[in-house]
Amino acid sequence: MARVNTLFMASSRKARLYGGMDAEERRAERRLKLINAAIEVYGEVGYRGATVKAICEAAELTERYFYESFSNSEALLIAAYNHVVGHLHEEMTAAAAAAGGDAEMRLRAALTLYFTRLKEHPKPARVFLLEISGISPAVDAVKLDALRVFSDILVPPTLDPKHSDKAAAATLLSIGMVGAVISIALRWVSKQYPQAVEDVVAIAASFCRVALTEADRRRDLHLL
Amino acid sequence: MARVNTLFMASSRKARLYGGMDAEERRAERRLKLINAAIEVYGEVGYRGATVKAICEAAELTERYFYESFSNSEALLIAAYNHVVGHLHEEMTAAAAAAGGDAEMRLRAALTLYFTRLKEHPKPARVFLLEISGISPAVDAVKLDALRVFSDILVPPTLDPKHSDKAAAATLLSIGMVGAVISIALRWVSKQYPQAVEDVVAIAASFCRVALTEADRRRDLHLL
DNA sequence: CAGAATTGACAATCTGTATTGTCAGATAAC
DNA sequence: GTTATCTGACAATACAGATTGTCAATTCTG
Repeated sequence: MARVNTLFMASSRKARLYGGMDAEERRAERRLKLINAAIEVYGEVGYRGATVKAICEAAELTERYFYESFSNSEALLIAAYNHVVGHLHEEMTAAAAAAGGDAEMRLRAALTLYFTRLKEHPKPARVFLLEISGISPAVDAVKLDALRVFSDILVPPTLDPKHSDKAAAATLLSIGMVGAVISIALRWVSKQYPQAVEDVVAIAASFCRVALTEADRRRDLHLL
Repeated sequence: MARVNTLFMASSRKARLYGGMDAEERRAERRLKLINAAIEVYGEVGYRGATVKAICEAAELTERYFYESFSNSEALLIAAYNHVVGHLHEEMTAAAAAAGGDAEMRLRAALTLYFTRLKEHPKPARVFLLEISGISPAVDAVKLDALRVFSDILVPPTLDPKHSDKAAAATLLSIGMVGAVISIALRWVSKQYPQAVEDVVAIAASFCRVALTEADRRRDLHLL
């Protein structure tokens, strides 16, 4: 009934303002506060150690608002992950684009941005690298998709889906590459950044280069 | 008190036999049944979906025996993991040794064994690859150690701990390599083995080769 | 200011599983 | 056959955290 009323008001005129914001804006702000609080709390105690209560306290909101924006803890984790990953991928794409047309340069630019951000923001890094694994099939799917995007930024896919054999091999190469980069990142972050960004980038890049050159080699073999 | 009694009996004479086995043997057998049941159940519903009850049923034992052998679920997961990994590592080492002195041959032999076993035994594979991630710091530590062993089999460490800089870089290379191999394995397993073992091995090997050659290159640079 | 919408604090409930405890029946030793 | 030991089924307890519900205080509208 309150809901019907709200709908009616929304259709007729702006909802009542609170703190200068209408209902939608307030809701969006609370949602964002929860996401940021979640990143914070996950960074401290991990996803598994994070209770709804603790996140709400960190967000300075009560549980009621949690369920207003998310149907359960997992939904918030996914939102937080997408939040973190969205930014990162945008920036990496931009960095790669700014580096010009040379594949090697683009690769270095994207990796440099990646490792730089990981170092600047350890808590989101933790969400991105660690907390997202092994929660549930739904979460895994979200992660897999993000990794695909990540991979496509580092090594743009070479118009594949003709020979599904070749395509599948190329996919495994991408996956190996991303696996290598993520593992390196994980170690680097968890050991508190022992090497300089450029050194880690160099090591990570060598794995990416494999994916690039192997894919090329395999395609060339096919063309001959 | 029962414990004291057992100890005393063990020191004086063999404990009473049941089904032809003494107390120790029975305990060991139950422990093994629990481990095998756990691998089975983890393979079906995952570690997180596996209840103590379900595992005990699969093992045809009651909960009481669970706590006889393991202090909690996590302890069983670790035992199951070590059980799986122990075999695998032994076999890989043997395969590498049997392949002779050539690094490339040893590498291929070890990888071939690895992927062959993953294909033969999907459920242990799942424990090894998937279930072990993100449970707790204790479990992570066990996993990290296993990965180090895994890495050492694929690319034997080249007497490192002199220049800690070089050593750290070599470690990152190893980690990237293992990350790549595991990611590839994960994908391959979860897609139900679309490629032949030899094809996957070839792809995985290309990442291992990076680790080998990069490490060499870096060491040579240092020697000049 | 009056009245309605909105918010914050917190209590109450619900749920699921680990862990411990009880006890009757089965098994082996003598 | 008798007794001590061991086993299997299952009940009792413990517990933690998610989810829902209540209500008074606050903030806005007119």
